[in-house]
Amino acid sequence: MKQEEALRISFQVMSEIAIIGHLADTALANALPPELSVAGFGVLNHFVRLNVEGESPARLARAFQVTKGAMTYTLQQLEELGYITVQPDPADARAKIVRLTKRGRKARDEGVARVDPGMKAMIQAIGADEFAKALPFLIKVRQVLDAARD
Amino acid sequence: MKQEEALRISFQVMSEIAIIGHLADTALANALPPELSVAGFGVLNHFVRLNVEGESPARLARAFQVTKGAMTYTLQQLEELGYITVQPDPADARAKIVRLTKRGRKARDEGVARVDPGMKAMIQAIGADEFAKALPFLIKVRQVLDAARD
DNA sequence: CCATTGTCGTTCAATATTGAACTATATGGA
DNA sequence: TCCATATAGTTCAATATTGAACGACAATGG
Repeated sequence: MKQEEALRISFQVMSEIAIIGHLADTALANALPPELSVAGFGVLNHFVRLNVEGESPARLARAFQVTKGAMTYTLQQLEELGYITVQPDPADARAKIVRLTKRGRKARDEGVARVDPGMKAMIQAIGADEFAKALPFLIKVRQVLDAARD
Repeated sequence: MKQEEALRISFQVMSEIAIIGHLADTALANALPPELSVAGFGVLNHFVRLNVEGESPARLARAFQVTKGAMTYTLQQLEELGYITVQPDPADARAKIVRLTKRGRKARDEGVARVDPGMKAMIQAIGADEFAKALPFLIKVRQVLDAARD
């Protein structure tokens, strides 16, 4: 493959990824109840997927690649909704510990239930094996981009 | 593949895509000169890639899947920078025609030159054929998501 | 040839995000 | 031990986006 063609195709790949990311974000925002943001849902989901009991805001900010300020904002909303608790860390007076509440767990499960149908429809239309085949490439791209981020 | 596993993998694929989109967006924003936003660069690039002479703001908004209000904002910036001209459409008194200026063309070329090295490094690290292989899947996902957007 | 309905572009408040500044606390050498 | 540097979390102005409302004009079907 010529260098020029490789560049063109790679640009298109990144462009498609950007568009898909945008469309998926919008679809997710519409699927969720209006009081729960995509960012908020991500945090709730994080606790369940990774089966974590408590996480600091700083660790959450790094996990989601957002600034600490953005995480403060998201956590304040989740706390107002009663989906998390935020308490001082007894082992580090600078830090806090975020925990999922029962209500938060329920909100996460309901969120997943709202998202599942759309996901299933997409799998139906495209094929589960296609997703499985694409995953390693996407992981590699993510890792390379992540490493390049100085 | 079990339904549950298919769901898990598909979620992970969408999650990786979202993260890559985010990382690429940040990298692009850093590569561009500060006065040129990612959205603005996208508009400039649109004219060159598709070799279009004039486009209406409404068509641009649809092409980039943003609201007309967002496009107004982006175009106002580009016009202030002297990268585009915005003139009334003689054939439709509601509409306007956006055109790329010489300076806009130059800014686009310089933008591409700033982005190319990072892109080439990624191709080097991952392999041009991997990008080519992934493209059809990504196009299909984008089309399905686009069609599902009511 | 109107009346209805649709499209074009703008404006505005609301939302989510960043980067930078700040305070408080921790940590690791000299 | 103390100092320098690093990290935790918050706050704030600035930016980019959405959705909704609006006024102007276009298109279409009776």
